[in-house]
Amino acid sequence: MASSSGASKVCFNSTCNQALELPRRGWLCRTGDFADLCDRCGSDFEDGKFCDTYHLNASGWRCCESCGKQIHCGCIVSFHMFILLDAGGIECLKCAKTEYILTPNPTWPSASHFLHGPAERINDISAKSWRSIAGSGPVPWRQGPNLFSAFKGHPELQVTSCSLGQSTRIDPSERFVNSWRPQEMTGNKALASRMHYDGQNNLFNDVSYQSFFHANAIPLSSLPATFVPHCQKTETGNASGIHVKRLCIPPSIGKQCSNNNGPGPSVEKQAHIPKAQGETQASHQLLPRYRPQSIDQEIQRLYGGSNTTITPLFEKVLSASDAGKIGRLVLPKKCAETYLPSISEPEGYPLVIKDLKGKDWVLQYRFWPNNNSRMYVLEGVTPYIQSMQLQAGDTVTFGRLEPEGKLVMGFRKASLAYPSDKSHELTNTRIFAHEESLKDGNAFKSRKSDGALSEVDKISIRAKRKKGGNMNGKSLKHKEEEICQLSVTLEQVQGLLQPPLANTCMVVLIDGVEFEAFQEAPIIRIPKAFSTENVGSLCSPKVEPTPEHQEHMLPMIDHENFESLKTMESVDPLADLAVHDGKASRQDCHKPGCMQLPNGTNHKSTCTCNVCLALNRPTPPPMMMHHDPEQVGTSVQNPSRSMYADIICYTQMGNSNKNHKTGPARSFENDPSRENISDSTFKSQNIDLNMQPEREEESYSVSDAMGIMSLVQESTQRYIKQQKLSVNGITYGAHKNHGL
DNA sequence: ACGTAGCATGGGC
DNA sequence: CGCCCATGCTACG
Repeated sequence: MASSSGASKVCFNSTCNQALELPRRGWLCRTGDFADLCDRCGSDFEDGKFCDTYHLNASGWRCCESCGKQIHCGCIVSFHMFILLDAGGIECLKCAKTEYILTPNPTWPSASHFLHGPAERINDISAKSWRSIAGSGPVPWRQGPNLFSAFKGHPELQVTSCSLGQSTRIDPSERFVNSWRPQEMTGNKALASRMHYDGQNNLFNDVSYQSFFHANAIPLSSLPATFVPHCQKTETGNASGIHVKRLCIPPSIGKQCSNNNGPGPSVEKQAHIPKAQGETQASHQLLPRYRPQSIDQEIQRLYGGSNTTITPLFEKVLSASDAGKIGRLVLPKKCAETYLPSISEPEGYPLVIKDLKGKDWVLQYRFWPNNNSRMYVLEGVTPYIQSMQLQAGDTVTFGRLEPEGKLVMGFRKASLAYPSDKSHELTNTRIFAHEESLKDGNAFKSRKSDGALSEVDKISIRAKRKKGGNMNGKSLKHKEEEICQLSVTLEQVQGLLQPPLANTCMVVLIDGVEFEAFQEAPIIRIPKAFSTENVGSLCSPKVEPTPEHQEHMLPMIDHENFESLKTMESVDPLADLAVHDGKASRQDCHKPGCMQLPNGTNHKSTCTCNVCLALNRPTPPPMMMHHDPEQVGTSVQNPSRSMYADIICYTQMGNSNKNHKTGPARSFENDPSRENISDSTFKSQNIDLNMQPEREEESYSVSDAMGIMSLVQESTQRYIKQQKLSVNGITYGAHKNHGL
């Protein structure tokens, strides 16, 4: 262990051991502490002569491949002074800097960040094999092999994070991570690992390295050049054939990127992620509908305050198939080939992707041969889709978390979007609160934010056509208007609802959970936080919403740009179209013959699902969770069919999870909120509908889910009180039976 | 009978 | 016209 500062310490140099009065900071130890050195040793270290002076007789010296300078590679002291070349050998930092424009090694990770145990056998990999992993060609960048979770063959190493290659930046403040090399392809799986020395002749494998990255938030830009996108390969020949020596990037790209990674990025920076030139180019090569639009805003908000930024990569509007229970998300080929690792085998590899909450999801990234081409799919997305309550028409966004470089997956509800994002063709399905309409208590007015049919609409119409349906004589324009919707999360809705005035309540017990069913639709409160009137207060220091608050605010609604709030009966028109037509997939039905829509409606009279059985009626009334009588005044209700569907889902978990097949996707989240839920105001909960009783550590039980909802509701009320919002707020009457 | 995996098909761009 | 991709189809467990 490195010594901590203190007069009683002695010099960390074992050959010196001089008592320290004013210790000088030496190298960074694995503990994260710096070695305390005496003045002389400290000077030697700072001069880069420490190993030359004290370790001359030690083993582990190697020569820089470029300049021939000898470096004590087997020593932690010199750890930051060299890089491991992909082709073998080392290069001193000076040469590396010249060629890579790289910076020294990062902070040494704490020993606790390493996985202990036998290091995996290191195998060399041919340049060909490696290139098959790293990919080649004019792609923005390629992910490093550690993107691939190695857990399949190494269950003990399952907790991995994926790191993505990214543009190297020219930023002297960044540090360089030692080089790495891919591991041998084992079977069909690329168990590629970066290896690095710990300075003590130990090699750490990929997983350790990922922990290393994760723990230290090392800019991925500091990755060896083989990770670097927009790379221009420099190949050097040798006796065994061509191998990749290194990849270089145009400095201009690095410069651009460097703007994006300064310490403590400003809010502006977070909100406007500058892209590397090549990425921008690649992005423009994508079809418009796949171009990333707003993941930055969304995630920046969630990751705000940290040094983390997001580089949007691509996005996709979920089709009915994508959002169905098959659990396969078809990836646009171009996007997959551009932004995801190249795969040579159809079975592909598991990818670890973080969601917006930092939860890791392992999805199988693979392809199907198709007409001499490929169809790229992400398998096992159902838990994620369900957890995020995504439906057809919603948009899944992919981005890269920087500086960690992890692949992140966000989403955007089709019904809610950023007003600032008007340029995107999806915007015409977006909802903006129309303050005046709310104030007046008028029914919501639908107003398209732009003229063109949205991609969602197009897809929905396409889906409808494909299914042989018609538009029921409605014009597209009419359909557009129908598509206007308000879809909010369960928690959000919970916080906005009050019992209906005619409070005829029937308490229904479903799977041990009490629900209140009302004959009349509940009343929706409009928190002032969503009106322009309160915009200032929302953003004012006085009532600055915490990130947790913001998480559960109606997402995507930019309070600076409220224009209108559109609503229609249909909660998810695309899902309606896609599933309502009945043929989307039989797997979309939770029970045979029961066409449960994502919005919870349309159960057949013969439906035998729990909810229908419990209520003994084909169309259940609006329900709300049963609350403590003391909370009636601030109770929340379920106003929407969407929420009702949620409850159905939650309710059914108790039965369904028993037989639920474990999908490829798994969450590795150790959700601290499980312990601190009572303390976490507005702590967002990803309720994994794929939960299984035998995997309690990874998922919530039904009661947990309900408890969470209650807690969220309480938190909502607390938040509203904090915001000095009227509990009654502005209400508006619901029409029909669905509350909206 | 049902769920799933993989391939085939065909509409749309 | 060729490719992409949504989803239909079917063999299989």
